[in-house]
Amino acid sequence: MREGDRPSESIFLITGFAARYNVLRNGKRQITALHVPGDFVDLHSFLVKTMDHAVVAITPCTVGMIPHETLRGISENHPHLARLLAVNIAVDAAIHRQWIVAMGRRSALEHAAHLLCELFVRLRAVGLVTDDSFQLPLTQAALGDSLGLSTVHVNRVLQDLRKEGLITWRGETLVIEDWPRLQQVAEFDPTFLSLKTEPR
Amino acid sequence: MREGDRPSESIFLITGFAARYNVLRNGKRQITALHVPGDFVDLHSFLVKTMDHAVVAITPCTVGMIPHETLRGISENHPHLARLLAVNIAVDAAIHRQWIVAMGRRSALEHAAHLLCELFVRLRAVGLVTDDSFQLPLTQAALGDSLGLSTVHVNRVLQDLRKEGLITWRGETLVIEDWPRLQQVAEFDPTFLSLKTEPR
DNA sequence: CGCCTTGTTGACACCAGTCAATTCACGTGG
DNA sequence: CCACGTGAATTGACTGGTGTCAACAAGGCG
Repeated sequence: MREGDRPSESIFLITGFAARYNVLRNGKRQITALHVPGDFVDLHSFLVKTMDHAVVAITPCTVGMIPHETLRGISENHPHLARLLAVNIAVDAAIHRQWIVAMGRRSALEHAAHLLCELFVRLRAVGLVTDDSFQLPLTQAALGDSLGLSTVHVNRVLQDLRKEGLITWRGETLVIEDWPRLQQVAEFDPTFLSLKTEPR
Repeated sequence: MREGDRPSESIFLITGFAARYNVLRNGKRQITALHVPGDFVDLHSFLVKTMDHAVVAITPCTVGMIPHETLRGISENHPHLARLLAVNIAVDAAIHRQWIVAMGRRSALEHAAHLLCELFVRLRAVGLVTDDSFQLPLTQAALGDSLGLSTVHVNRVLQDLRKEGLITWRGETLVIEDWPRLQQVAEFDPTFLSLKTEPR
């Protein structure tokens, strides 16, 4: 999906990883959101017609397509479901805010650690974590585009995280070697993900 | 309002400026959103119970407080209004994403220019711009906390913008001296604000 | 008048970017 | 089974943008 598109259906990610991003004149790319199985990728396109960013599948994905018409029907006739859709958008926004905080005020190392914490918790919530490890099918370049760092620096930062015994990352599987300390380095507080189930 | 609060009403900003922010252990502050008259400041607190950030009034503000109960009633009985509330959250998220892009991939100068463009357009939409100028009651420190820059560097960047003849900023009134060129420097595209009125 | 916040300036340090080369991991084809 | 090609990861040298520190100027307000 490209910037400027006006899709007539929203995408629900069932398996695989996807990202939303913008590209600037100078060719630099910034990923604004990473999506994992269970995420609505562009639910907002139902409310805000024209896409202000592109979407790309990072791995082969299986997705569900939900026509906006259907969403409209749901939101008009099932307030409880409509509410859940809105919660989804609100959590998206909360994640965006944490990214802003990380980009603005954390060091590259802390920022990277924070993103890994976030992915760990989100993937755990959908059952994709086993023994503190999960599949992370991102290149270092893509990670850089998410963190706002150059590929080279991502590499240096990852080496530091490894040297500190916080993570291992071979092939596509990332292992959190020391979850408490990684959280501490990242100053990570999962509240913003609102995964604590409470009545909605 | 503080991080961790669980408010029972949402705030609608009628006059004045407000900001949402997080503070890190080391004392650094990052503003994640700036709000102008006409904005819902924490509409999401109706959906996501515990605040993951603080809110502060930047100037004296007059606000409307809307109990979550009322919002619940609205969202259950008036799907059209519920939709508008959701759009509000979605636009917030879109703004967050543009901040991410600016923080990650724009130079300090471009980033500052982009924020000024955003505020200009948002304030114009609510009738607070006259003759390409508007009240900007932010200190350079607050601007730095929004941009993720140090106060000193904000100062340097503002001087560059002035030297280039793009803006004037005396006291609290900011004048856009060359709107086309400011937009070009910032690579600003207002699409993300979805101010084009279209059926919702 | 004098405090206190805000804005401004200069010197210097350092984190992260850039450029360019090299190594590594794989999948493909001979 | 191995040579090769390709994208990804890694490394080193160097650059440069932004942060930090510290001092000073400029106002606003009691």
